Amino acid sequence: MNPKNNPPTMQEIAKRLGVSLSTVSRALKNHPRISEKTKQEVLKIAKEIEYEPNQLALSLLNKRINAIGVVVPQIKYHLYASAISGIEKAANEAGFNIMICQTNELFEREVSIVKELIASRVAGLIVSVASESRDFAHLEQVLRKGIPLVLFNRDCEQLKVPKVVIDNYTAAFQATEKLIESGCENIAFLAGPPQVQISNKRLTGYKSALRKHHLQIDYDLIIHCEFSQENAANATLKLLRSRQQPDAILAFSDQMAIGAMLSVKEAGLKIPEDISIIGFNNEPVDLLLEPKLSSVDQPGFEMGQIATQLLLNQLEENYEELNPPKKVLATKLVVRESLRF
Amino acid sequence: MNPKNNPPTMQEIAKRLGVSLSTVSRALKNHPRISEKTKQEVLKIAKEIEYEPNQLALSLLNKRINAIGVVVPQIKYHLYASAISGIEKAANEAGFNIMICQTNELFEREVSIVKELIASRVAGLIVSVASESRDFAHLEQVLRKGIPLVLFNRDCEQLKVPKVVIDNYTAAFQATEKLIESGCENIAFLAGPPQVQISNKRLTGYKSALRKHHLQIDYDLIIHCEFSQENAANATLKLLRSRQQPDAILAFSDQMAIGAMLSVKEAGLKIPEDISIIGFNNEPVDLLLEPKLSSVDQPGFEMGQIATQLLLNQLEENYEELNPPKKVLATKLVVRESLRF
DNA sequence: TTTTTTTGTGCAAAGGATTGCACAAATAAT
DNA sequence: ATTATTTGTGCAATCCTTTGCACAAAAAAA
Repeated sequence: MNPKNNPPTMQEIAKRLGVSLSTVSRALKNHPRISEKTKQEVLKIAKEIEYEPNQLALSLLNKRINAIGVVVPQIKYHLYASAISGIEKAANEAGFNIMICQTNELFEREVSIVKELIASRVAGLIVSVASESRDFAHLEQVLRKGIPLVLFNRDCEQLKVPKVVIDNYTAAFQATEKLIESGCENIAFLAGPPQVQISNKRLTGYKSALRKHHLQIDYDLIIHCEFSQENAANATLKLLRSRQQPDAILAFSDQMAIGAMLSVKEAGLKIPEDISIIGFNNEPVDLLLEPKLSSVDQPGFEMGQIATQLLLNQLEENYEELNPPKKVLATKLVVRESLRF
Repeated sequence: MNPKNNPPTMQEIAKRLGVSLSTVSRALKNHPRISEKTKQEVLKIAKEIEYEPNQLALSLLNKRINAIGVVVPQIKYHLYASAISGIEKAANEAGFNIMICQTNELFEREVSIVKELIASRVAGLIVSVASESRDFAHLEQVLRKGIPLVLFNRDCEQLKVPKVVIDNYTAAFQATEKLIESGCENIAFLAGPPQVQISNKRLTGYKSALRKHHLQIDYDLIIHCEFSQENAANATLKLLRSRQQPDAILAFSDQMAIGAMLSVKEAGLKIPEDISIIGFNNEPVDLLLEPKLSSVDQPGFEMGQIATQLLLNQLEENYEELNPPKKVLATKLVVRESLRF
């Protein structure tokens, strides 16, 4: 009716009906002490003027908004897109909205985003830290303020909070073992930057598998590089020129595996005949590559759901967890054409 | 200091210093009437107790939060991921946060998301409607309430609001013409659902190009199907069995083009020798396909930035646009191996 | 010295909704 | 008829911050 006007308030209803604010409030909440007649009248006018409760005012009362802050490196990574869907589902079911923010792997950005979210009084935070981040004062402050926090995917050992991660050690162990069983002997590992914990966990799993099968660990075959496809492609070129040419590559991510594939093909080598390749993340694109890329599937959606659950637990009245839980989710190696049998 | 406590307020500072609330407020905002001494003291305590202004209270005063609601079908679509980055950048520069929500192409979800965002009192909405949506009462309500709204990518003619779209007609026209110039004569169009306006615009462009070059429009070669890869693959199978086998396919999206590629290969046909293929969106995956997929590149990031700008304009004091602007962005056909020369 | 101006603070309302407490009217119990 | 209970509403404080107005003290001008 009144375009460009202020949104209708309960005041409005109260005035029209000649009752008090409290009565309107109670009528809308179906309070038992309010007469049926009054309730009907209030509801009628509310509908008439398209009244919607002002969440802002409610939030001020509750001292927090009805939303969970989600901080991820990049939403375009398949894993995060899935995780966000999982978070969204679980959060909505519990009546929460989510505020998604991306750090683009930048530490500065992460700090300011977290500050912003705190200032907006989100009910809690679900975070996967930027690869750049090494100082976690901003997250410690979140804890100090008593704001529920859950970390997922990327762990961060100094922070004592609930976490959901995948079993990176076992995942890499199994993938490596699979390569060994299929006859590979010189398995390269294309790792992420050396400060990234999940990369290091995988590296450990990789080494353990080699040891278990009495294979030499050749440090020329372990290469650290930034996450991009391009960096991986360059690193692979180096690998192919190394003293002992690899007959398999285990890459930290599918993006890196793809980079590796490109370089391998460019060098005139055949996948998987000359070199087998396994990636991580099981991105949809894997199915479209030639050969189809084998990959470690991570339960992103589930990870998001669980992370949310852990956060919701903290929001419970009587929560008092002394030893925050750390859920470790299992992965599944998806074998495709890039693997020789 | 006080873990699990309520966040510190200005009250706290005022009490400690024995001054009034207003003085604290003014000191923090560097009001000229406050003495330098008082300012220093206030600032000192503020830092000490880690005071952060409560955005909620501010928002209540301003009658809106410091955030823009962004509603998209799915964040995992490359176009939307880029657009979101563009929106985020522009919004942050203007001091706004963004709240991203995905509809998963569901009408119901879209309606409830929009309701939620309105109730949260976002400063404005940037929306790309779900493919399912045909009724736009929820968006009309946004307008009626005087909340700034911008539509992007997916147009919706009955809504008189600022829009940013790409020139779908010309994009399809040029792509079709390119196919014709490279010698194709039976060009199929793999369209989206018939109610989707941008699909229809592209269809019109496709037809115009055929007409311009005096080619017959063969309605057996125009197929409507849902957006998924699988549906496109099935539709393509049908196409390949049709009376007049196509020698080129223009697909509504890269996902659909990929579906088509799979079916074409499965049928034992060669791309581009037997059939040329062009998609839309220029997704990163295009480069990884064999053959590399040609595609119409859409300026997603830019689209997001412009959409945000149009929204910010509406937030200006004296905004009074009678004829809401519609920005039409140009696309660029990226020619790759899937196209014969 | 008296009047005017400047400087530094405080009071109180506003923004929208919730809720414990109080109170009157209606109903039930004695 | 009197007391006890139930039922329906309203008052006012609360959440946190901003800001126009008022007012006293200090400084400047007359």
